[in-house]
Amino acid sequence: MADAGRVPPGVKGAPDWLPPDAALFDAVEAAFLDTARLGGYERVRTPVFEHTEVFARGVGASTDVVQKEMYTFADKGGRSLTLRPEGTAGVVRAALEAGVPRSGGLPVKYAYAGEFFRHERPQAGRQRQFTQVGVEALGGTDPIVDAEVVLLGWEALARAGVRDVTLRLNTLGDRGDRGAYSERLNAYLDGVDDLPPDVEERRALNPLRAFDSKAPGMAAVMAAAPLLADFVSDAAREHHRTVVALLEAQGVPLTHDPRLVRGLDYYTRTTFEYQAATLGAQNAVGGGGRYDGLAEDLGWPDPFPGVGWALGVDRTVLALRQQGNVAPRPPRVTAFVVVAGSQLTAEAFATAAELRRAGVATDLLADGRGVRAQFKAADRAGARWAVVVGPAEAARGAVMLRDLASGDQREVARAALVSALETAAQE
RNA sequence: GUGGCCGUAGCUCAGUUGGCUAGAGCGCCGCGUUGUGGUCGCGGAGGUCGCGGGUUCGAAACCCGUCGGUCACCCCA
Repeated sequence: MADAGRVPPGVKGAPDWLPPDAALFDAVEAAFLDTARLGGYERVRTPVFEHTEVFARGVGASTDVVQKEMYTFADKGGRSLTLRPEGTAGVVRAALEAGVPRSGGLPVKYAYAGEFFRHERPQAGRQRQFTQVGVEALGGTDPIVDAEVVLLGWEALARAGVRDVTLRLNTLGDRGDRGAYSERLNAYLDGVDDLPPDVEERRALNPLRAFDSKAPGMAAVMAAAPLLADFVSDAAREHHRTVVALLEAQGVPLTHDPRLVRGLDYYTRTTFEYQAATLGAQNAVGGGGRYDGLAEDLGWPDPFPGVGWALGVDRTVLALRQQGNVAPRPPRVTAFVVVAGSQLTAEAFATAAELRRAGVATDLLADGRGVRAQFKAADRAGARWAVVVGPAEAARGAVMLRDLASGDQREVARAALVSALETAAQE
């Protein structure tokens, strides 16, 4: 621990990623973004903070996320800003601000990756700062867009190497359907004696959450409750049927989950979630849905529908680790310059610089330590080659090139070093 | 926000009913090889036992508090 006790600690729930784990993290993020690119989704970047009302109105004032999990603060001008707790509201806000709905070429397809912030109690798979990759297809109403998005997410997880993923799918119907259903469900709950406190508390915000209650007896109570499916309009039901048919034709093993209720208010019609079997309580590695009313919630005068998902990078890394994917430490460099004699330090420095310019990842340890220590460092760095800069060779305008795997070494003219490495690499 | 469990070297951990200068493995540094790594041998560095208080002749161990971590509830990706 040395003097670490004097150093201010990292913020609770804000993870550090160091080698070699950071490489695995990047690989997962890259796999997600690659998959999005294959679907024609273009990269966008939006700020990590927004005016608070973007989330209050977009995500929904009654949601847990907005009510108790946001990092909200006043800036110097007294405006209320919030660190983004999710990606969709900000991306849609940016699209509306740029006039995308009226610029034609719809739907537009966007992909993003970045950090998000929710003030929750950290646990396995849940940090206060976490990374998500997401896609949003904006301006399309056809169910084929929903199916494309769902399938892309499925394939993104496969591309990242996650096994044992299950896909849960549901339809929430349209806004009006859900309103009618909520009233009906509340009426039903009114007739139940001794509702558990958690249900009483939540039903005012969103009675659909009663389905999530694990209080004893609630399962039986909810089994007899009216079903959202019975309130879904014919149009929404037909939409859903088409999405399911398209996905099933692709062989995606989906599970219909009538209890899948997303906690963000903007969802309409299609909702879905990808769950990883190997994860613990936080087993949702991704999720999303359609949000046809979001643009209007944000103040846009016309309908501007959308569908999207977000995949959790941190959780995916966790799932991969639990599958036994430990990131093997990749070689840090391919060449390592070893100096024999302090009078050759400048020469070694120049050699390393030349190799780097030629595109060969190179390091050196010219701080006066012995050759033995330098070779040890070369080995630790995973270098394939050691380039020994010593007085004997230097006198001949050469260096010693040693293959660290085989132990073979030969003298190479200094001017021919780069090409020698290039030809050796081809063999 | 609520609850369970856990804090001993860089890492993983041991420390017997409270009792010598607090240990191991791995890692790190050096030497064996004053110009050669990965193996081996030898040596070395490194610890306010999370922190504060209490009990005791004596605390890493027991008690209280506190901070941190972790898992679960909740929520969600």
